[in-house]
Amino acid sequence: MKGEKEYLAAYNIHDYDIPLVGVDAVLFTYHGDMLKLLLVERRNHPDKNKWALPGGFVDKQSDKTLEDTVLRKIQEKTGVEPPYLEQLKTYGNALRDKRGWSITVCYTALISHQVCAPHVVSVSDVAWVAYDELSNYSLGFDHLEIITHARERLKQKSLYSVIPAYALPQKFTLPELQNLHEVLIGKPLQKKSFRRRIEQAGLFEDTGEKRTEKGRPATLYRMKDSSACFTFVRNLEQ
Amino acid sequence: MKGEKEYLAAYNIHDYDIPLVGVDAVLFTYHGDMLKLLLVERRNHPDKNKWALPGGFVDKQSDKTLEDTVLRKIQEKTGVEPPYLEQLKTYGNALRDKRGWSITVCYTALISHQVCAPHVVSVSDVAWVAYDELSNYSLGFDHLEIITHARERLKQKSLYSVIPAYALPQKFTLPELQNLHEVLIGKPLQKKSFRRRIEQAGLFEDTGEKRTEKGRPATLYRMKDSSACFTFVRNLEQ
DNA sequence: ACAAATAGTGTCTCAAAGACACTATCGGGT
DNA sequence: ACCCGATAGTGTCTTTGAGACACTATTTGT
Repeated sequence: MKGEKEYLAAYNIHDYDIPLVGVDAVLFTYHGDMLKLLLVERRNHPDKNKWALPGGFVDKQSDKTLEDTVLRKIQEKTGVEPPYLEQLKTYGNALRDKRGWSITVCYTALISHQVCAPHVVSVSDVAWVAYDELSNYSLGFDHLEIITHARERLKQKSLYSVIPAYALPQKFTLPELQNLHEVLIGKPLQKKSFRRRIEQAGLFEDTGEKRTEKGRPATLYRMKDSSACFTFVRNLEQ
Repeated sequence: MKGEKEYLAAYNIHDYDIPLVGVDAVLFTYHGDMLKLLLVERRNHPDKNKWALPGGFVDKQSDKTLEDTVLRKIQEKTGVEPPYLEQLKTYGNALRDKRGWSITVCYTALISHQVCAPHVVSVSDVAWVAYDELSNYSLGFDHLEIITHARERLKQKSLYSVIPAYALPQKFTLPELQNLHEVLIGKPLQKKSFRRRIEQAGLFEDTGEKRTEKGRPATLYRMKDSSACFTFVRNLEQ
């Protein structure tokens, strides 16, 4: 009967027939009154020349956790770390990748368009694609299914949280956030209801600044640290 | 420049340094007025003789999807398929397993105690453990963290859904379900509020049968198919 | 027959969302 | 200087659904 030490010394991962495993990120932003997401045009097989989510394989040397892997991949494409990153779901089956049994741990990330715009334009195979124009792109693997699921989850979150605010710049206005929520839910919202719940929960702080576009200037707010995890007890009407 | 066919022919997964990957299930049930979960005493290294979640590695031949893998593992220990299975989260990092970089795709499952009792008693290294008595067990890997997270998610679900009903037998009474919710939330609930929302949403159907223990007999209900995905717009008080 | 125990209801209160009209503050045109 | 269109932000009534809690209903045991 061997002890643990001997077992571990004799252990070789390549003795086992294990699936391929990677990560993918659905990185959303809000720009030009549209929900957009980052796509990458594949330069390699398989699904070469199709569009896909930013993602890749774990680097056992440089990555200590799965989050390290996603953040590294997102940084390669955008040049920055997103302020919001949450695990979405893991997809794993025998058919999703032509190379065989494969697993991808998927994340939803949110970022302001502005903060990563400079880097994104400098990378040739990367594009912000409006969610509503996805049908113009040929997507590789099962990435359309993943994107659809991420979109649905983000819609749900917009009903009971202010998490979508992470898709805006650090300083943002309430009408701007409300517009984003309306795009996510696909219906207009009552201004009063929307503002009331945010004010009562004390989620944002007034920066003291205003922004004028047309009409009365809007107050610029900043998120408080607590606001990411705050959930309202009652959902907005769908 | 190679085509996809040539690429795939030359592809060998063992050329890459990929992490170990498996699945684990937090299988809850409700029995004797307690929330319990299934633990397995490990017979092999690593973490030999410690308790762990039922789980294991993907079998690329027999499993077509990750769900197949979990269901197979749960069936090995309980003899049955749980009526509720949902992905919880994927844990992956360099340190959680002594064998090196490892990933586990975790699921939450619910089942009635009764339906798997016969098989569970026949398997020697498996036990239903009350959640509140977990501290008496030495758990392997990061399974305590996983269990804690699954417990928290189940509590949240009990605030806005009737998903905990899957931890009861097919036919169950409303007071029985309310007790389970109270255990999950850790607070007494208003009988009227609890029943009202279920009735208004039309989630259950009356079996016509009654069950008498002490006092007035309680109506036995059965879940409708739709009730798994139904969510109330408003949470119960925490 | 009556008490204890549990199931199930009636109804008032309260919190928070919906609806919508109102006021406030800016730029631009005259 | 003043008014107008546009957008920001508020007041307030209605509606929905949960909390509180007393009430009725149906069983068993004595």
